[in-house]
Amino acid sequence: MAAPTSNPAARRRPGPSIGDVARLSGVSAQTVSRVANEAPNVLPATRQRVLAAMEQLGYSPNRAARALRTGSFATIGVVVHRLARTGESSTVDAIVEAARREGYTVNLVDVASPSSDDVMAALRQLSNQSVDGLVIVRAETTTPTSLALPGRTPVVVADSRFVGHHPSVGADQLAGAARAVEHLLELGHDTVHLLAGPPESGPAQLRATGWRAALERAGREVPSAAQGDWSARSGYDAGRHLAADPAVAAVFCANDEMAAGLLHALHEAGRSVPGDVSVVGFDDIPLARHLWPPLTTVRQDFAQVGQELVRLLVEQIRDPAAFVTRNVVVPAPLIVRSSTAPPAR
Amino acid sequence: MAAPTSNPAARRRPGPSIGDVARLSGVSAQTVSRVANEAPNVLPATRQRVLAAMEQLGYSPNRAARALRTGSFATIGVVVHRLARTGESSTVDAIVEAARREGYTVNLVDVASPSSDDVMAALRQLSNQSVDGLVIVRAETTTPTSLALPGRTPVVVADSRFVGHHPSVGADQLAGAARAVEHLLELGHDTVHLLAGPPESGPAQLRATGWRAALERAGREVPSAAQGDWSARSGYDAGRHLAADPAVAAVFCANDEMAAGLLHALHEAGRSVPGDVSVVGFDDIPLARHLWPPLTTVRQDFAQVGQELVRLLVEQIRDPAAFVTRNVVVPAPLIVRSSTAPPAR
DNA sequence: ACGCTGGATGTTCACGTGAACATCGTCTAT
DNA sequence: ATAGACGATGTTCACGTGAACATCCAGCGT
Repeated sequence: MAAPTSNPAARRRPGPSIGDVARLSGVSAQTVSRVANEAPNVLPATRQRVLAAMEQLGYSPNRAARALRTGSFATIGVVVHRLARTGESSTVDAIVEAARREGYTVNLVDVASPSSDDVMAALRQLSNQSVDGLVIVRAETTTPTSLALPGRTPVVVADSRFVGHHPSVGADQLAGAARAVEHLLELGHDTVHLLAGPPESGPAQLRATGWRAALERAGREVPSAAQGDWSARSGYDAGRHLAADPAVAAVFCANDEMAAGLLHALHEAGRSVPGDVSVVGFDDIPLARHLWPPLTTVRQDFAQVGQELVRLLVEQIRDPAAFVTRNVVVPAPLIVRSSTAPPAR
Repeated sequence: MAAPTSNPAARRRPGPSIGDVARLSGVSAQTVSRVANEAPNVLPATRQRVLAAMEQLGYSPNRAARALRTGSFATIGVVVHRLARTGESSTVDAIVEAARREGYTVNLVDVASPSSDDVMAALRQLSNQSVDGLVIVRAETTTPTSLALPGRTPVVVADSRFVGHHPSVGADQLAGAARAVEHLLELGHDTVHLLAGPPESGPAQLRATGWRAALERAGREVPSAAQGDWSARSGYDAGRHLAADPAVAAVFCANDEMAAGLLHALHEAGRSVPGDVSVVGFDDIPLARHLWPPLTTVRQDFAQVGQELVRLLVEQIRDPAAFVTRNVVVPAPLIVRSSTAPPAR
């Protein structure tokens, strides 16, 4: 890794400082600072003069100096793994938007793997003094112990397994998965197969648990689960086996992309959906309703998750003393479309 | 918008400073600074002692102070509109990754609209001193004049219409679109209909131009274009009209999501794909190959675009003197799958 | 007329760092 | 043995800002 700060060519892009503005407008630097920070006690005439000078010079406050002085960067760090996925990017989108409304800028870090080590390294990168708070979008560590954070930095996590350690926000995975299974059972299916997410993923575990619980509550057989890695490709691969198995008549997929892959495999095998096989997804990505057939799925409101994350985090930043570990669960309703139907007789 | 910096409760999270480390390890602050910056001339024994002290204190350099001193934040600003879209998030993902490798952190700003005003406001937010350079992921302004940037901040744009103004990187939209049309023509179609993107979008315009040019080169009739807004929903809506028109036998969609919506409408209308209608998309999103039928499409390599953007930007940051306005075009190959076939007789 | 009050404005200072320059000690060439 | 050189380390200073405190002035009550 290069050390950009040590590059001589990159130095000094001075730009006007508060002092330049002060000189031009004939006031002290402090008064300029007051104008910049919208302090109440500045004479309107003075304020105008200063604003004019700022405009003329193209002044904008030096964020580094300000951060050094105040100890706050007005910045939120966001740690994410695989930003390109629908859920992740939607969540981050909402975070950025909500943060902006609160006056914060967002610093984004992508971790190569969701392991504890990588996340910790990322946190160190954003560590102390460079960020007022941290949002961890999905920390799929297998050991959700409390994250050892530098200097009591406020944190929120989009992963409900951190309950009790850090405030968190997440969709109601358990209930959502159960609802999907119940829907298929209500249609008359004897049991429901699972196309699971990667075993080390927290949300994948939760969805599998919800699936199993619903089946057991109904006194049904719990078939062994097929394994995917969230990608459509893996759904297609697993789907080819599922499609070849005549016992498979209803499948709950741990996300919509794998469901799309499964639909692909099913079509290819000539099994009709929902005639021969019913399929339910999870997430309700924008494309879900335009798959063929339109996919019945469990909706995750990523935008709301993002908003809540920022709300919780800002609360914590504003008043670290009143810190309470809270857990917000946003509902995950079932959206019934056309990929589910009663079993063929 | 709140003013986070003025919040008294958020103040002072001191953490150890370079001075504390110096005291503990019995050297001067400057030597600690040298160790932190991996300067060559520090005795190994001294270095060890300092590193131990850093470890013990949990020291990490104050980025604000460093930025103030050096004039560089080691940060790249990224301006994006609609991060949740596939192309955008993939590009940003690659940017973040490439930036990290170069030792830069990424500051993300989402603009509410791609208009000039909003982009300019975002730029001001990231302005001077808070960012070493800027990546504008898609500036869909209708007037791609040179962006008036604060203090000669290096910029790169993922939009080829800025050629001559700012360095840019973009997929070869024109050639890609033309290739898609030629493919359909080669299959024997008389003409190709267009399901266009929003008229104010640069890439949408480019794709439409490529489509028209290919048709004209082949001496074919240029049908009027259907209009979408990039969303699958809009593709579905437009698709219902297209599906009802028996003259429509081949459609080039300006992106894959609209193509998915079109497929949906076509299935619903009972028109077979590719039997009755051939469909080509643009982007090659991960789901494209798992739509039904698997979608023939033009691939945009977003990851490469992201990488190139960072490369160009870092080049510029490192040596602003050698600034050259360059334009990188990454190829956009046609990926033939199963949604295209010769016309029914 | 005079002192007092309170708001507007100015002055001083420290935040943590790294560049420039100063110093110190050791090793080498004569 | 001594000057000179060079590498390791220390000292000083300024980067731009905002908090704390100081000052100044107008308007008020007596």
